[in-house]
Amino acid sequence: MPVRSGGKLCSAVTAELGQQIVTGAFAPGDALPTETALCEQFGVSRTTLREAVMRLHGKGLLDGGPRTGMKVLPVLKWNQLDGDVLRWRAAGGMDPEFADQLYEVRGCIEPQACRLAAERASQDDLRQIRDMFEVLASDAGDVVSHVAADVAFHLAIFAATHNPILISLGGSIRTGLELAFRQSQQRQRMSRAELKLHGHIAHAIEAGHGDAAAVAMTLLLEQSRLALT
Amino acid sequence: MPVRSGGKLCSAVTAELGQQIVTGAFAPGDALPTETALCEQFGVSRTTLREAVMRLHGKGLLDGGPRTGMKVLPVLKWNQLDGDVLRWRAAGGMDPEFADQLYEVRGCIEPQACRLAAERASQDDLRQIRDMFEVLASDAGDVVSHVAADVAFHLAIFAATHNPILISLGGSIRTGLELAFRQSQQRQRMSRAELKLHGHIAHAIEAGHGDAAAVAMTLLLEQSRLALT
DNA sequence: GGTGTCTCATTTGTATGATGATTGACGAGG
DNA sequence: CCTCGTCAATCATCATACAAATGAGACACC
Repeated sequence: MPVRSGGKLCSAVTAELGQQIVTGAFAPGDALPTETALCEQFGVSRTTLREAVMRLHGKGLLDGGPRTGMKVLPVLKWNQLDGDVLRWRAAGGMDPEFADQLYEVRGCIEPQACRLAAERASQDDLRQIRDMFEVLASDAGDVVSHVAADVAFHLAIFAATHNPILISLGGSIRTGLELAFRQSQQRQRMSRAELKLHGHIAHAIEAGHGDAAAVAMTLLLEQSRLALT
Repeated sequence: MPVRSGGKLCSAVTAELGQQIVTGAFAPGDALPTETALCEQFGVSRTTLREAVMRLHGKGLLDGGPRTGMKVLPVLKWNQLDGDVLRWRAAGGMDPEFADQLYEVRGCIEPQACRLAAERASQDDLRQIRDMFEVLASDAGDVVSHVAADVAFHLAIFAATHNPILISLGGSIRTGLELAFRQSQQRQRMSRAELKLHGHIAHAIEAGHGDAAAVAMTLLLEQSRLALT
């Protein structure tokens, strides 16, 4: 009877419900409808619904006990840096406030990541960064692959820090941004200034000049954030 | 017939299995035992086990499809900054490598958070920071409450940034650290140098001197990391 | 009338069994 | 040796049942 749309009903329900929550369909502190009600709404069994709810619980979006139902936790308790949460929040148009917050966090982390990368990058790391920069510099490819190269450039810097926590963090951030870029389509082409800064960063890291790389990254983020408006 | 230990069997299984995974009981890339095997091992039903597995899936620890079983994802895919993941990894003795990584991430974020806090802290935020410092300065209370005040001090700085993503991030990091401190018991009392630095930070933020606060925070983290060895 | 307690209905937590879907493995045939 | 089809193991989902917890209202007592 249920809509057998493929082998990932649970994931679909998780995404749908999760997006509803992070986009504010339920106010923090509010209780979700009862399980049976949600089952009807999504057309799935209680088992599947509860598995979806548990995933959201694991992301810090929900909590609750027997009889009281699941309540939406305050925004500050969410795992804001969970890739899914970022994605859901970015999907459907990222509001400027959220974009600012995200850029602010990047501004905290990525310059420091440049410093660490300049100290520790292996030859492989450096090659990866250089390669991605060259893809960016060469005007080849469509917009999508251009954005992908931009993402890969920043991820390569995170990778060069050799710090798993930072790498994981970078992955989450960039995942959200990539979607935002693609969705808002406000990424025609990287400006010449941005491209230059990418080059500065790559060279500074290669030369082991962490401070210079950090400064360039800070400038790049400011530039990029302005271009998004 | 299973052990009815209360209303949170699912949470218990999640914690147990999650800790086994993050502490390396299963190598990344390995497949977990089959659901039925795990059910027997934990003495729970498939329903409960699957709910636990779904929570871990939501944290990026597992993935897999039908027939292949759930496989442990590579460490870099984990949500390293998820509060639970940090807690599980810190529990049972934090290895020095992980501690270094965590301090490195803090070193990236907290000084910048100080800068933002110095710009934006409200009177309430400042009072909170000041209060926590005074609790630290007064030698009252046992070690546990002293650690709690330390945690609260740093969290108050994050709160003063008024950036929800940073606040969430700070919460995760500090959660892991608190547990590590308490478990390892290597936190007899804050050294005079550390206490002084806390004071510097509080005053610099209050005076709006973001740079000074950031420098003091950087020093504090170095100091604190050394004291942990 | 106000207040504490008790019962009960509702909702979540957990268990069980069944069925369909998916995919790795193995063997037949080229 | 390689390709392909069949098979069986395992996951995904569903339906159902019972236990446990808790909020709400009934009820007794002060």
